[in-house]
Amino acid sequence: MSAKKPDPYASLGEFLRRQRELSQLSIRQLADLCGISNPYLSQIERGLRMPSSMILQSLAKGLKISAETLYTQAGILDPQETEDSDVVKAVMHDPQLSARQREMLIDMYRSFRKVNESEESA
Amino acid sequence: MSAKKPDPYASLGEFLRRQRELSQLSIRQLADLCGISNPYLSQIERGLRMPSSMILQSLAKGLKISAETLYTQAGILDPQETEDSDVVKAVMHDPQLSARQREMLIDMYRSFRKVNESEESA
DNA sequence: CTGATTTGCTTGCAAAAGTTAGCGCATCAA
DNA sequence: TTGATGCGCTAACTTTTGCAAGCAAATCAG
Repeated sequence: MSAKKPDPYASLGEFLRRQRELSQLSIRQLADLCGISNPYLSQIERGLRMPSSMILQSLAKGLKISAETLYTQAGILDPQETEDSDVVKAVMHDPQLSARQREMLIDMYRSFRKVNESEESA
Repeated sequence: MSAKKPDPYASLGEFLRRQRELSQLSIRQLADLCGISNPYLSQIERGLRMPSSMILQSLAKGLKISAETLYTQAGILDPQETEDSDVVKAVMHDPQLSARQREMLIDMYRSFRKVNESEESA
């Protein structure tokens, strides 16, 4: 059945609720702080709704958490993206390259790494 | 009055369109690639709709760009939080590459940038 | 010219996000 | 007890997202 956690709704909600309780805030307090309605926050925490990017952003601000962490928790941002090398990250972040060009650079980089690896053991 | 661009809709749309054209993809091609409808992508690019986190994520995958960059462009994520790292610098600092490999990657990167530059003005 | 294909866009609709009003329960004061 | 206040949740509603169908213009084949 569920090997991992394929449901971003639930895991994000649980995470948010834990964070809120850790901050000693009631649902209404946090909702006011974020400029959203309290029933809606309740629904988010229970996994009944998936908040938009804007709402997530204000929740991050309200809870003083990095937005990236929230996105990762929501299963929206790739966690392994942080495990990539600096080169891959830099290429991925460069908005001036086309998709194909990024792909080529990354492929090239990875093949270099691979070659070096096998040469090391030789 | 408008010092910067307070409208995430527009700036994200423009950015997406530039990226797509740089990738030589039609609206329908990219839409298919991302598993979203083509009219919807059209509306996003023209700033008429704000895509959800999930859609943004698949767009990032389709354009092979980091989701963080997209969020930053959308004015959703803090720019300094994702500060574009220099590809060249990252390559230069990678200890796992040979000098020759670094050279090749950097040359490749620079030629890509050059090509894109002349294509923009065309 | 005719038909087929690809381009981006408009229109209407279903579904989901997000809000306001209000319920039931608990706590504390008077 | 009575009333006021805070808690989280439900119900009903409005707004926005996202899609299927389809249109007009451009390109190319026959």
